[in-house]
Parts: sequence; structure tokens; C-alpha cells
Amino acid sequence: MDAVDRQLIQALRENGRASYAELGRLVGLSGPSVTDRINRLESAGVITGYRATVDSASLGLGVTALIGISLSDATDHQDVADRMRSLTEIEDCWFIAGDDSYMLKVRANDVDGLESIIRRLSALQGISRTRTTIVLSTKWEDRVGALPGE
Amino acid sequence: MDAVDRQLIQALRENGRASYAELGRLVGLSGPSVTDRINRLESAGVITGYRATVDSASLGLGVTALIGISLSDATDHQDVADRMRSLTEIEDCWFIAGDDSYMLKVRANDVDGLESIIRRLSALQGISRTRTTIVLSTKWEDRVGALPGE
DNA sequence: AATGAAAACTAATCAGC
DNA sequence: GCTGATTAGTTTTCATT
Repeated sequence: MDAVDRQLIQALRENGRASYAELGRLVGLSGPSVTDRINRLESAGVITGYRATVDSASLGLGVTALIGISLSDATDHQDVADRMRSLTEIEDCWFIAGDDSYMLKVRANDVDGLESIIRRLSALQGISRTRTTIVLSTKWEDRVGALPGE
Repeated sequence: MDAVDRQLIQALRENGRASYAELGRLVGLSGPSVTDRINRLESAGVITGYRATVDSASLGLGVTALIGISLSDATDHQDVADRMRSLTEIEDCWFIAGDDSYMLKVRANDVDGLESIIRRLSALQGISRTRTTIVLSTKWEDRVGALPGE
């Protein structure tokens, strides 16, 4: 992965629909060269996909919350993660150091929907306690930062 | 926003580079109709952008952490958010209810980079305390869930 | 690895319904 | 708000270096 690859990645992080022709003009390569490089980055697992970003509120998802998860004694972490995966409202799932074992970011239509998520989480085998923090407002999310230097 | 719009949104959340022709075949409309609808969704702020998703580790970002932020007395929340915005390592910034005022998700090259972020945060005017939780492993992130029903 | 050219496909525009 | 036709631009393939 050289400087041109990093430039392509950065451009696609900012605009995932940029055409290969446009990217070629940006980095000073032909369209086919850009296609080659991007195919390689995708195959190597560097670029993992392309997503439209959507305003949650417009989709009716008015409530965002962070939920810390404590596990029961002698519970396998990975089994719990596998079970949590079935709750599609969980957008992010991090295994963390500290008081809790997992931190989740969830989105629900409203507080009733959030209550339903918490109930379903609490009912999962291996989860002993949940600690929910409501997000009052999102200042920003998924921001594209500068690429780390060499 | 009707059922077809929601179908288009869902398809673009799963593959942000889907062509309009392909989307048209999916929903049973012509290319130009799809273009119209998507332009409308973009103008209305429902679709906010398109991003390539990238494997952080491949970019050299080996450390993810969640940082809770407590504010000094009589500090304006928004001013602090504006100051934190200059730290490009902060990918997400949520204003939250509870013990802390903000929760941040940050990414750094390594623990030294994380230390540098925490130092810079602590030095910001209006921040009294930070509470850092290291992410040991990411089970999943930015998962595309089912669209909320009607 | 990259290029240039050809073929296939897609996007954008527009008149018409 | 959708369609179908036109034009311009893009992607893909491939022979060549």
C-alpha cells in the first residue's frame, strides 16, 4: 500500500460514489489503473464496503443509546456476542476493558423501542446487568479524519 | 417518503456504489426515476453522504477507545463540542445524559497516540475530567439493521 | 503495474404523458 | 412523477509496453 493507495482510500472515505475516472484524475492515473488498485484494496480487506449514510431521525429512529453489558460469572464472551448479534438494533458492539464487558450503541424509534431492546438484552443468557446511557444529541458521527501519517 | 424510497435507502446502505440502473431493476423503476428519487432524498437530508468503509487496522489505527468527558462548572456544552471538533481523532461525539456530559469514540495508532489524544482533550478549556475505556475487540461496527416498520 | 483503445454499460438531460 | 430516447461519460476488457 503506497501513497496513491492511501489517497484513493481517503477520497473514497469522503465520497464513496466517486467514479474511477474522477479518482484517476485526482491521483494522476488512468481509469483502469485506479480500478486495479481499488480491486486489490477490496480483495485485501482494506476497503470493506460502501455505505450510504442516512439521517436516523428521517428513518424514524429518534433514540440513540449506549448500553454497557455485564456478564454472568463463567460466561463465554463470544457466545454472548453471538447471541446479541440477533438484536438488529445494535449498530456497534465493542468488547471493552473495565467495569462492563461490552458497550453497545443501539438505535430505536422511541423510548418504548429502547425499553424493548433492554428487555430483550436482559433476557439473553449470560447477561447479568445492563447500564443504559441515553444520547441527548449527536454532535457528529463517523467523521472521516486525516489519515495517519507514515 | 414511500416504500420504494425506503427500499432504495436500504439498498444504498448495504451497497453505496449500486448503480441507478441496478437500483431501478431492484425496485421496478426506470433509471431516471431512481435518479429523481435519490436526488430528492439527498436534498431532503435523508441520505447524507456515501462512505467507503475501511479496516482501521490496515490504516495503522490499532487502538479504539471510548472517552467520557466531564465538564467544568458553568461551561457551555456547545463551546466544548466546538473545541473538541479540532481533534480529528474523534470519530463520534455524543452529548449524553448521566455522569459524564460527552462520550467520544476515538481511534489512534497505538497507546502512545491515545495518550496524546487524552492529553489534548484534558488541556481543552471547559473539560474537567476524562474517563477512558479501551476497546479490546470490535465485534461489529456500523451494522445496517432492518429498516423500522411503518 | 500502467497505458490506450474498443466495446458495453451507465448517467444525465429532456420532451412527452 | 414516470417513461423512453438521446447524448455524454464511465467501466471493463484486452493487447501492449
